[in-house]
Amino acid sequence: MPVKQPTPQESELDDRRYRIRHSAAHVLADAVLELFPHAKYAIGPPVEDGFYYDFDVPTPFTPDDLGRLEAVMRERVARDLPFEMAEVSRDEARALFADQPYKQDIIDGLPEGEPITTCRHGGFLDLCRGRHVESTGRVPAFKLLTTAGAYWRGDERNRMLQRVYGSAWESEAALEEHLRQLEEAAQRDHRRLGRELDLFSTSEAVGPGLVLWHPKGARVRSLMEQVWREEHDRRGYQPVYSPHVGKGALWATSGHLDFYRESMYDAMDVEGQEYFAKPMNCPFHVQIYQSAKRSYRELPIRYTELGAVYRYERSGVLHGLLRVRGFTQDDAHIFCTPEQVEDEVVGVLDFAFHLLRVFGFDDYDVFLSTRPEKAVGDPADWELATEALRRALDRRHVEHLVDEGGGAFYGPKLDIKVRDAIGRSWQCTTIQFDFNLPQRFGLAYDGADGAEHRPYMVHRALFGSLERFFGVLIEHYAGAFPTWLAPVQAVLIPIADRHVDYAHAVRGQLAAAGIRAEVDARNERMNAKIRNAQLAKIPYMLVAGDKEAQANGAAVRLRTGQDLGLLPVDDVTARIVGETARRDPKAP
RNA sequence: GCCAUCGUAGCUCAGUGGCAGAGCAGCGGUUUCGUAAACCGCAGGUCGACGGUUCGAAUCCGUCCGAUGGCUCCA
Repeated sequence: MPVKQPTPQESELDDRRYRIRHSAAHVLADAVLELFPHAKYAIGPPVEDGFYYDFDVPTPFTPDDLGRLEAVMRERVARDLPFEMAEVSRDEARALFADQPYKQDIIDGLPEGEPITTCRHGGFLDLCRGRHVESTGRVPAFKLLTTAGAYWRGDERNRMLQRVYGSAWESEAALEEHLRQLEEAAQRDHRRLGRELDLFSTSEAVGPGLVLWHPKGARVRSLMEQVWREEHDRRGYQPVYSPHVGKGALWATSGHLDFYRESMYDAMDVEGQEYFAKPMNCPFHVQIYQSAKRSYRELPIRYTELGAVYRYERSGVLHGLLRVRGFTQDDAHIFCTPEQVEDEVVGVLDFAFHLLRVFGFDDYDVFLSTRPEKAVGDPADWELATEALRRALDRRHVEHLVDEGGGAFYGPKLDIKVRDAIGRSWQCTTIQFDFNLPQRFGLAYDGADGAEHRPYMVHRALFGSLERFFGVLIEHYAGAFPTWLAPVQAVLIPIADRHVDYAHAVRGQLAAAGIRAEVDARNERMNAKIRNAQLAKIPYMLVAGDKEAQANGAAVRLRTGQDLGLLPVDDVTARIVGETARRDPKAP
């Protein structure tokens, strides 16, 4: 079973970083207590790339406080104080942290019979299960980054604490590298590129989390949709369309009003009937399934739709294209027999990997999520479905991680997270079994035995949502889309006014071959036009002057800076058409 | 929603109680140029909105809207 494991080297470094970050958190709490003696300290674990610590303080930390805290931390590190663990009894622990309510809360939660340990360095004592470096001097490189509010134990009914985030590494070089990566990530932030490249926007007048696709972004989207449609046609899916709203009774039957109401917008009144904007497409697809009596001979039925859904998201969680209130799912629902389930899942997996590869993603993390505590459906069905997912992964030799109990209440699922060009992970594809809807709607098909059977229903999205996938795609390519996806594939750059007519003629030739090309006829020098095209990340710059007009060609400069020299227009056309036709994810 | 920070021209930003500014973008003109920014000029503002304090508010206070980083959740 190819379940992912870290390599020994990875885990050794991970362990060292864990210790450094955990230790850094202790030093931070020490510093906070030094500067804010009345602070109550709560919890401070290591996290990816760093650490945090939560405090209950009368007034939130200011950005200035970070500098002062960091100074105290550096002083502690310079003193190289040893970390000393000690085991204490429950009563001793209570006494040691008598004036620390959060520590008392943690002690209450510790299981009886397990040893309680503390860790001391200098004058600072913390309740702690351990794993530190030997002494404060062994925290080689750290930096405090931000402060943020965080609820005690992550529950918003609890008091909000003040969290300080920091980053800590085994060397200054590693810290520098991490900070450089943050800078790199900021450079390719899709919100920034969306504005700079004129791809999309949101408008205060429209409302937060509602995306406006500008012509250039919409061009990319329509290419995404085109590939998506072609592939679905090829793989036996049937496109369907469904409305954006449906009656309350439908959402009552589906269970959305019971389980999903907080994510749905309030009802609108239509002639005394309640209608709701759809947060999912499933009930509509189920209705199409139910519009006729189904036979086992028809199965599997695969309905697919680019369905716009609306979900209420709390204002604080909205984020560019990655978390919005209205989005388009590349949805599909597969209705099939139990015998067909495994092949269907394999088919979806193959499809997902193919599609992701077309868009330049070659690196994935796959997660299998199994039955949670609270679940609907027959446990035997869960077992069969989970096994089908597992066997599908095995058949395709896909390494994966298992999230025990991480499935939805209505079925087990399989998620694919893609890794982008700078190693960040994004959830896109999801394949989910649904035992809830077939039951609620009483779905059935007639089997070979003449009896009615309940079909299996698989819900899946490959991109996830077009908005999110576009956001990830922008960041993956840093806005420099490959030729086939570039909103503008080539720009004609006439050197002087007398070359403008020729440039238009060439543009016409390119357009005739289906190439998206523009002419930069502004009264600017060639240098300015090249700079402009470069910043717009246009793959091909075709300079047209006297020589080029003479030869019916263009001097070709690539976005990469490479100069291909004077080429006949036919050659340039063939090259761009070729890259486009084979959807080369790396060209130019 | 909660905590923090922020909101000045299309964009990036200066202005901290006394006449709203710069660069880029835009528009007009000059220039006709060989691989990352020619030159001159013009125009562009409810300083996020509303209310308050003040002789006077972009600036101080309050409420709201929006953005950013977190908390929780997720396509």
